[in-house]
Amino acid sequence: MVERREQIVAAALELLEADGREAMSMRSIAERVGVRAPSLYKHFPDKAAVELELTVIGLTEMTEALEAAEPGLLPCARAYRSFALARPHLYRLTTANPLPRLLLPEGLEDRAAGPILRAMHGRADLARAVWAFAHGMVMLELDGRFPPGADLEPAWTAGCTAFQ
Amino acid sequence: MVERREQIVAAALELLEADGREAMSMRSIAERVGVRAPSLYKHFPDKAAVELELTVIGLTEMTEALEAAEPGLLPCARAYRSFALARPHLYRLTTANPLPRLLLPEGLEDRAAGPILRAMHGRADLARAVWAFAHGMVMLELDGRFPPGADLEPAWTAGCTAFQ
DNA sequence: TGGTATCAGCTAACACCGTTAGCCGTTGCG
DNA sequence: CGCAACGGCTAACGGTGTTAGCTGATACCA
Repeated sequence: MVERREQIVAAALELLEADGREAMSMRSIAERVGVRAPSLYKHFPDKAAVELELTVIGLTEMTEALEAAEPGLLPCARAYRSFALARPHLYRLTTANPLPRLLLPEGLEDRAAGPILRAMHGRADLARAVWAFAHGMVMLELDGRFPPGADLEPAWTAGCTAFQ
Repeated sequence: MVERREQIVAAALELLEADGREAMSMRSIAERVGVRAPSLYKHFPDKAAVELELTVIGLTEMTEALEAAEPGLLPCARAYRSFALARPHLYRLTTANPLPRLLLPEGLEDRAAGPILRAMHGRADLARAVWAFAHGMVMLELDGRFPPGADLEPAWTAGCTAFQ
């Protein structure tokens, strides 16, 4: 029998990825697990603690996706965008939120920063700028902020070219 | 006597800027106006309609801030960041949201895009990349995503230099 | 074996949210 | 005068996260 905690996290992740953050209520998570909402509080202190688990998952899997990319900025950027578009709700939860870094597994944040930092040859300021560029591109795309029908590929390559 | 509609929008804006989006409930808006929450629905069809007014205000004032900047990318970027840091909750509501562009005043979106587009000499792809860079920098900063104590000034200048 | 403490479920409830239904006094107009 | 529209109101609905308090089962220990 799988741990309840893991069942809860799995149910929350399914709901999040399927229908977004507001579909992931404590009651809907509980229902998916086959339990009533208050019982979740026997395993997690509050909803934020469940979301923290999802953040760790998102950060980890995103890091793996970036590490699996070919070296260089453009492949890294493509991997970044692919992950965000494939799992938009998880990406949002993972990145577009205050980061409770005190509660994160030791070293995860640094590891996540690694691929971009290496693509920029260890220059932290440039790496931050590139990270912001990628994050901004993804968020604006996910939020439907670019003009409808706009081809974003040229913007990505223009950005990557500028930073190289 | 000022229009009720304007009172409501003003109250909503005050609550938003003072304490963030979740402090801006229909009940708290109503209380500030001196009325009960259901009465708001005599003036707006729903909360989204109130938020739309705030989005228009935010977009307009941000556009004016950018237009007031010296020409060139770096001054434009500084103005962008200054606005976002000075009015973080309004910035969030205005930009980190699906944009109901059908309901926006005609031409506002294009006008908002103008300053950055001019700074990039009319090259749309580069302008989009720069916009994403600035938006990403601001969002990551507002969300406390950069390492605590990190000096972001070099990242901004590195980005602006790369795009110039 | 009996007693007890811990675990993990439950129901009921609280305070909040956006929103709707329906009532009512005031205002303005034909 | 009569009537309609406006803009308040209360009560309520279904949703949210969360807490209190009860209960049955399990595990451990004298």
